[in-house]
Amino acid sequence: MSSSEHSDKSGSIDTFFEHGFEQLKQDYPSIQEIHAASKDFLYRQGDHCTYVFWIKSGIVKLSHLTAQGTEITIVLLRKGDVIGHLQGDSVHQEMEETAQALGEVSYYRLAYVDFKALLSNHAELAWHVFEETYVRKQKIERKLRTILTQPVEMRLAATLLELADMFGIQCTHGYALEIHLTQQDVADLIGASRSVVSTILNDFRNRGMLDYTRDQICINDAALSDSYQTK
Amino acid sequence: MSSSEHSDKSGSIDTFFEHGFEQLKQDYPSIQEIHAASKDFLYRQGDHCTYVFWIKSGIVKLSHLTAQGTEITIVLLRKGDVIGHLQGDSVHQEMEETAQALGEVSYYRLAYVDFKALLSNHAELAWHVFEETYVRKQKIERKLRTILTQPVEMRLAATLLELADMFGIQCTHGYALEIHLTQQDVADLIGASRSVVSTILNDFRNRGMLDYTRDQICINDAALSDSYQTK
DNA sequence: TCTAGTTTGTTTGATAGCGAACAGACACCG
DNA sequence: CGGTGTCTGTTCGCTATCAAACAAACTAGA
Repeated sequence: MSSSEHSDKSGSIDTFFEHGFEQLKQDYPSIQEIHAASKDFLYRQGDHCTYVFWIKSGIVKLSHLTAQGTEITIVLLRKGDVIGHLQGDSVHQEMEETAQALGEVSYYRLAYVDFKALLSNHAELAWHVFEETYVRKQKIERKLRTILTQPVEMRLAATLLELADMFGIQCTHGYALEIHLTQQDVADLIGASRSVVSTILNDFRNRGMLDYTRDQICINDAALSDSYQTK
Repeated sequence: MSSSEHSDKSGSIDTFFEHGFEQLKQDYPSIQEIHAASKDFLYRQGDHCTYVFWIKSGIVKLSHLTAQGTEITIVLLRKGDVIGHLQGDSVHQEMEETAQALGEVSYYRLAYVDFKALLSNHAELAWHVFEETYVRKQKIERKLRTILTQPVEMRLAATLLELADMFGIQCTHGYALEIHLTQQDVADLIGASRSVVSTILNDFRNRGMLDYTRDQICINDAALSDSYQTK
C-alpha cells in the first residue's frame, strides 16, 4: 500500500461544489462554506446538531469522551469526508462524538433536508457518499480487530504508517506528519495509555524507525514497515 | 430502549422484494432468492465475492479470523441487513470477514452491477441502504468504545441486553434468546476469553439476572439492566 | 528574564484479563 | 448402552497495560 503522495480519493467530486456553488446555494439555501480555525469545533458530543458537514480542506478529529473521562479518537478525517447528522428517521438525537478542527479547516455545511435533497438529485454524489461511509465502517472494523488482537507496539506502528500515508509529506528520511500530535493524542488514537506510547516511541527512535521533536513526527516508513508488517 | 417485540426496523422495504420479485428478476437477472441451512457460509473471509446479499430472514454472523487464530465476531445481522461486496471502485479485493448462517437463513443475492443499478433506480431503497450502513458504522464505533473503556463484566451485560432486544422472545422471567450461542460464541462477540465469560455468567446466574442451559439463554432484563446501566 | 503551563521520559506498584489446563456434564450416534 | 466429541466450570500463573507520580525539558507570555 501507501507509496503515492496523498492519494486523492475524492476524485472529481470535490470540484462539484466549487464549480456550481452559486447554483447550489440557490437550490439548497442552507448550504454555506465555513472556515474554522485550529481547535474550533464543528459540533460537540451531546449537541443536537442537524447539519451535515462536507470537509473541503484540512483535518478534522472525531472523538468521544467517555463517562470516566477518557478520550477516544475515533478517526481523523480529511477532504471529501462527510460527517454530522446523517440519519433522519429516528427523532433528533444527540451526537455521539465531537468533531474538532486540527489546524485550519474549511468545509461546507448544510441542513439535513437539503443534504437529502441534494443526494436524491445527484446519484453519483449519493453513491460517493455511500461508498465513503462504507469504507469508514470497514476501517473501524479493522481498528477494532487490531485493538483486540495486537499489542500496543503493533498498533502504534500500524497507526503511524497509516498516518504517514494520509498526512505525511515527503522529507529527508521518510514522511513528516503535517499535523501536530502530542503523545497523548497518539495514545487516544490507538487506545492506549500515554506512558506506554512514550516508551515505545523512544524505542522506535533508537531503532532508527522514526524521529520526532515535540511538534513534529517524521516516519521512516521503509524501516518501520519492515519490522511491523500488518498484512 | 428495548421493550417492544423485535423492532421491525426495515419498514416497508422488505415487501419491496417479495411483491415485485418476478419483475425484479427481469430487470436484474442476477438476483436470486437463496435458502441456507444452519452453519452455511454466504461467503468466507478471503473470497473474491462479487455479490451483494440482502437478508430476508434468519440470523447471520459476521466474523473475522485473525492471523493468530482468534475469532472475532463483528456483528450479528438479521432481516433487512445488507452485506457483501458493496464497494466497486477499487479492484476486486478479498472479503475481510466471513458471513455464516446462524440457524436457517434465507436471503436475496445479486451481482454488484445489478445492485448498483437497482439502487440508482430506487432512491428510497438507496436511502434505506445508506442509513443502514451508517447505523452499523455507529454501532461498531460504540462497540469500540465499550471495549476500550468497559471491563468484561459490563460488556457482557450490555451485549446480553442488546441480544435480548434483538433476538429475544418473551418467556417466563424475561427474554429467551432464539439463537444457540456457546460461551465461546459469546466470548468472541464481546472480545474476551471464554473462561472469564463463563465465570461471569455463573455470577449473573447466581444473582438471578439470567438463567441458561447449554442451548438456551434466558435473560431477566429488568434485573440485569438495573445493575448495569449503559446509559 | 522569570514564571506558569505544557509536553516528555521513566519508574513504580496494582490488576484485569489471558491462555492453558483439566475434570465433570451432557449430547449424540453407532 | 458405551464411546467420542463438544461444552461448561474453575483454577492458576503470567504479563501487558494502566494509573499515578514526578522530574526534566521545553514553550510562551508578561
